[in-house]
Amino acid sequence: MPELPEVESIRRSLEPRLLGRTVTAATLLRRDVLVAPGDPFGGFSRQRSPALRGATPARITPQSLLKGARFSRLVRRGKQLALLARAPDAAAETVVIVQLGMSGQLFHRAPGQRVADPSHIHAWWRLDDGSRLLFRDPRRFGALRTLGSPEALTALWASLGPDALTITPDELASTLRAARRGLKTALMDQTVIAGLGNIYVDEALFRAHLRPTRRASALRPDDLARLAAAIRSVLHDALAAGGSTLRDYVDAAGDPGTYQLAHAVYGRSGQPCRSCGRPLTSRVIAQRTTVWCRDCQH
DNA sequence: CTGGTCTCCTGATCGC
DNA sequence: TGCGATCAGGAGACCA
Repeated sequence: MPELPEVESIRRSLEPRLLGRTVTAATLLRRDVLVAPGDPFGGFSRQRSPALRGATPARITPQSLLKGARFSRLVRRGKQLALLARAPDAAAETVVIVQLGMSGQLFHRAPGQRVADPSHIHAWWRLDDGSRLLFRDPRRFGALRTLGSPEALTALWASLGPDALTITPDELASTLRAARRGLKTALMDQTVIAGLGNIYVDEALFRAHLRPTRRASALRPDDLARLAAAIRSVLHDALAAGGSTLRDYVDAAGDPGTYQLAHAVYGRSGQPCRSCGRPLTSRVIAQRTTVWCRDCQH
């Protein structure tokens, strides 16, 4: 479901509700949503790895799920959101990383406030003001991961590319230089640039006037400059609109975004290009439906 | 390395 | 109204 603007909207709406609050109880309703340290995110490996199937995937302790700890920071890299909290006697903060996958939601409810649809809630936390933080994920492509320290988080995130919200032409140049594959494929790869998904790659490529099939390594400096600027501006616009709500995205307060109304290409195959009026083309690239304008993008 | 294909899972929508 | 096919905002594994 969520790409960078949606995850950042969740982070921002969650921050004032969580910071300074202490977790009084943590409940894990499905332990297979918890990824073991060192294992990758992704439903496939979680289901298929013999070591994980049917077994407890990690040492689940109250500490690892933040019980007794006070929220200190919420940080994001790409589409991953990390909740950091410190227990009274602990030297280091404990970390819970939330990966929302396609259908994941992370939201907060005031004391007594009902959850509209309580199905598929896999984990939840009670806070010291009586409010609740809930992780809901119908398709279960999302996951939670616990880490013992901020250093472990830094180490894990070292494998991600630069964050898309602040990407610079130089960063893009160095990360795409060796990529002989197509632009769409490269930009979807979180180790190349972190935060883009199917919607915002297509939107950014349209804004940069670049075809998704262009070789990533063949971009010239002016292409890279345009692309970096397009990525940042699309993400900022989306963030200002609270993200894109296609089906079930809501922020921590339960509010949907409106950026889907401004999409130039995503979901608009066959419809007129907002720039030249000719019908938009679509084709499956990198296993995802990709939409672009043959006339405006080169 | 690269792309293509398959997989995990649930639910909405569409054509018959 | 029911039913099967298809599609969906993600991402890892495997194969040629």
